[in-house]
Amino acid sequence: MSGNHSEMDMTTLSALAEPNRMHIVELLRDGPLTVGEIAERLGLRQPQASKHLKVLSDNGILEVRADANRRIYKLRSEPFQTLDSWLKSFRHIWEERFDNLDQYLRELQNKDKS
Amino acid sequence: MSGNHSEMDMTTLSALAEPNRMHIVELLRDGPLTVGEIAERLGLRQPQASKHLKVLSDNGILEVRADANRRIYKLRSEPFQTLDSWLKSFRHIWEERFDNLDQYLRELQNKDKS
DNA sequence: AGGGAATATTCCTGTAAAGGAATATTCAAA
DNA sequence: TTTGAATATTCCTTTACAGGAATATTCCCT
Repeated sequence: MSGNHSEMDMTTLSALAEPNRMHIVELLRDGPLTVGEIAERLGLRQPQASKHLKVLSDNGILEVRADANRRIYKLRSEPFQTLDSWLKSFRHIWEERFDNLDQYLRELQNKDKS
Repeated sequence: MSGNHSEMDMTTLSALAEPNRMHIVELLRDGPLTVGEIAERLGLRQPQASKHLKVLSDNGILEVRADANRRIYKLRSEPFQTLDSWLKSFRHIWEERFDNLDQYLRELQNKDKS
């Protein structure tokens, strides 16, 4: 059992790596919204909004609550927490003592002798 | 001048949202590596490795240093810092006092009367 | 029961991007 | 200056996916 870093789900990232979905997520940062409201504020047609919301839901980024006719979407915290803890494993990068490229170069030279 | 959240670049996310590139990034977390080493450890053919590395570099996620024949790739910290500060704007989600769905429902009902 | 919101789903089409294979480039060393 | 190692680039093919338009579904209201 070795280096046990937090697992970062790629599908979470691909879900977010689409402009409209990113916008949706940033919209919902300020609170839950209806499909119609989302579509309106983003200048999307309702079907496209629904499709994007489905992708986000399927990836656990959003959750839905039914209110009669409407569906209220809101952010789930779990994927963000996961992303956050994944990011933590990179913090050492900008806390220097990482950039000893020169040492790595020396190692490379040594390997050459084999 | 309004809600000035840190700008999250979508292209950073799409670059990371590809399994091989994600693996490359996680490999480089432990220090800089050569194209050949990366290809070998990931079971990629060299051309594919180079292509993925190019995407990552073009997006500012990696930087290259030439050492004669070889190219040494290492992580850049900036995109991770950006991602981190973008994430911060979501922290309030899992610090509760966010989930007042019921209040939102009441607001919806009121709007119905117009 | 019927009509009209609000939302979801389906089908189609175009396009971006990943992999494979071959080839081009760059460099060191003899 | 040729050879071989390390890397980059090109071309081709296939596939995933986003948008558009139309339609299906679900629900409330009268």
